[in-house]
Amino acid sequence: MTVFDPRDRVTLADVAAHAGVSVMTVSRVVNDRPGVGEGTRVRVQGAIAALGYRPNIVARGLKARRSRTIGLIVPDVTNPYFPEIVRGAEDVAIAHGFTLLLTNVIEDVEREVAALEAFEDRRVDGVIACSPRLVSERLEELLERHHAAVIVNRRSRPDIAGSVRIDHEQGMRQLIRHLVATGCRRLGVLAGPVHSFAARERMLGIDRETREHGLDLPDERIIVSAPTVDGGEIAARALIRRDPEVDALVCFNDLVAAGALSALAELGIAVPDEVAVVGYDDIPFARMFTPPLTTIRAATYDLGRHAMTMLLERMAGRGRGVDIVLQPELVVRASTRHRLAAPSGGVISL
Amino acid sequence: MTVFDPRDRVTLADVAAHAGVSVMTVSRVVNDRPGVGEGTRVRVQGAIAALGYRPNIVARGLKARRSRTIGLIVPDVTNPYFPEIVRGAEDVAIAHGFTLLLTNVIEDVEREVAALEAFEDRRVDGVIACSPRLVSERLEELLERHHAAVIVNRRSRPDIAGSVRIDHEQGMRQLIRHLVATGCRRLGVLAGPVHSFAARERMLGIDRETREHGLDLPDERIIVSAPTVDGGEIAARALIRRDPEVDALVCFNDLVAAGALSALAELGIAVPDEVAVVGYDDIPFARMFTPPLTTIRAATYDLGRHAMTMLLERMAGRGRGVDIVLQPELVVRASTRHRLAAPSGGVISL
DNA sequence: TTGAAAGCGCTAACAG
DNA sequence: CTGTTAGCGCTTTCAA
Repeated sequence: MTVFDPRDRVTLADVAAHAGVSVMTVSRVVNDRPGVGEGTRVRVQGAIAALGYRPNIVARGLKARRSRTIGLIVPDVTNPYFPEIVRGAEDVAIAHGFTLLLTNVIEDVEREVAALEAFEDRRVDGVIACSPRLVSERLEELLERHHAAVIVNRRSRPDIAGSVRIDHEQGMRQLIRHLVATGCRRLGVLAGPVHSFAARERMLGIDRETREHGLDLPDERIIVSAPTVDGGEIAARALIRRDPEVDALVCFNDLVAAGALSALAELGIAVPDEVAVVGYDDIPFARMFTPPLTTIRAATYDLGRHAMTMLLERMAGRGRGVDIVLQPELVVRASTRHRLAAPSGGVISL
Repeated sequence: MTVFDPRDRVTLADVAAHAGVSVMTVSRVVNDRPGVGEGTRVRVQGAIAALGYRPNIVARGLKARRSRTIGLIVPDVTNPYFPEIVRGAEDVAIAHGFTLLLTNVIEDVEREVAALEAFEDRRVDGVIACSPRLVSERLEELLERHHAAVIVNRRSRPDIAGSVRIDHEQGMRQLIRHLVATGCRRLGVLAGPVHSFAARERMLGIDRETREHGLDLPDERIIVSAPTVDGGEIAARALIRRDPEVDALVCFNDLVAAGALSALAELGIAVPDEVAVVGYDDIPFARMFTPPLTTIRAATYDLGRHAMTMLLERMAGRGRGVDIVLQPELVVRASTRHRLAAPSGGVISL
């Protein structure tokens, strides 16, 4: 067996020589274009198979200015919320013959910029940015350089990018209503990243809903937490130290809530009897926590599907100005007390 | 403000014209190569900044035959075990100026083939395949077409790919020893994908260790499970139906164990008093389960780091024939009973 | 139906 | 130190 050197691949010219035709004819066959005689087509296909030819996407992209590649940015694959979105986006992309370039920016704004630039350099056909942390101005400047873009979980200027998002203010309001209905009055908040649009929207929901219930929510009971289990653990300890009387922890997301549950367990504080805990996202593991977590569920997989579908539309020059907003639902589990008052429309789940 | 059309990007020629030099000089400046006068260099840099020039990686790749891109395949980003590996690999890749092309093959052999071919078409500089499900022959055939390759969690022919893996047989043996030491005798096994190398190695560990303890493990007490929470739930129910007397469930991984815990909870079977449950991988959520899961921990992040480091070595033509095998450790939590006999070296954790 | 020529944006090799 | 020439593998354009 001869050694296969990947450096010298089979090219169109090789196939053409083998089949005794010109490169153009082979190109036509490869791309299923008309204008090739049936006999010739069969002969060329034989040569392609015999030599194991595969088109060089790089070369094709240089000329055709399309790479059939889409760039997808997520803040952190390690947060189970995002892989769901990836799956949704991926399924649609693959069904349309596109390849995904997935980049994980570990909640780092600099890496977000680097990723967007790397996509640009690679001439991807479009980009989807999930929960970007970049300030809008800089983000739009970078997205504008792309053929098409969609932002997930954030509003955007429709001429620059489409937007697919969840109504986080409403989600948070449902959570607060539920806490109030189950008797919580002295809420503590483990807020998310300052530059997160979702975090600001959720905070808005908390503010408005607590205000409507006449509850007091002083700044001392709001702590910024890294959006991770460790972040939640640290923030929960800090908050309990500041105010041992809180009767509920409202967490930015389920990871933060997981950290809070750990901290409370170690501090010997009973959940939900002494302190209720609520998360956000309903990651697949939220129902496995100790105790299972009350949280907000959105159709995450669909979020990814919608985003990719919208991107493909925009790449085709259609669908500008169409935004998608999904409504989330409350999922009540054991990390909050049973309802004292009458239910108000939330879904009760395992 | 004029409309920016991403279709006509700034090229080397534009910069050259702007700076009044040749494209070659600009190329030298862009690539930080010597042979450019200081004055010229400054002038060119000014032009680059003024025009917002970014090199076209596609064109560069066509000529240079290097894309500074690495393909990474994981079976399922939705399984928290894999994102940890991705993070490790990614950190090393970025530190060396490479971009990752991450593809998720959803445990589908066909998509595994498609991903490997897509990487080939895109002329990536190297590939890492995590826990591939493809049969070795076909896998090697595909990997051979790449400049360099590394397989994670599976042995491979050193001339074709490097290998970074965990000693799963030993890991499983530790788990079985622990179960036996805590009084379990009638084990049930929720085995993983038939084509998974890791699954076979783990099964080997179970076989050998139970045999050494003189335990009986008939085929009826071994069920193949999809490597997911749902798969584990279904498989656990099936196993309990077949043999209600089992006193331990040995699960392929932590997701399967999560499903088993759910099933047992719904069936009203107490864990660990009636049935002990063990997982494998120690995903970050395993300690949050109800009850917290006894499992096997490996340095997953390091696995990714080692894999990428090894790949970069192989891309440079070095390090052939070096394999890395990591030893995993036992993590005992509440899903198994307390030790009845004397401890045998495992790590006791929260 | 088929093919020849030109060029996408870049870099290697060589010349000045 | 700087520039010219050629060509990576493909597709677009136009001619046969």
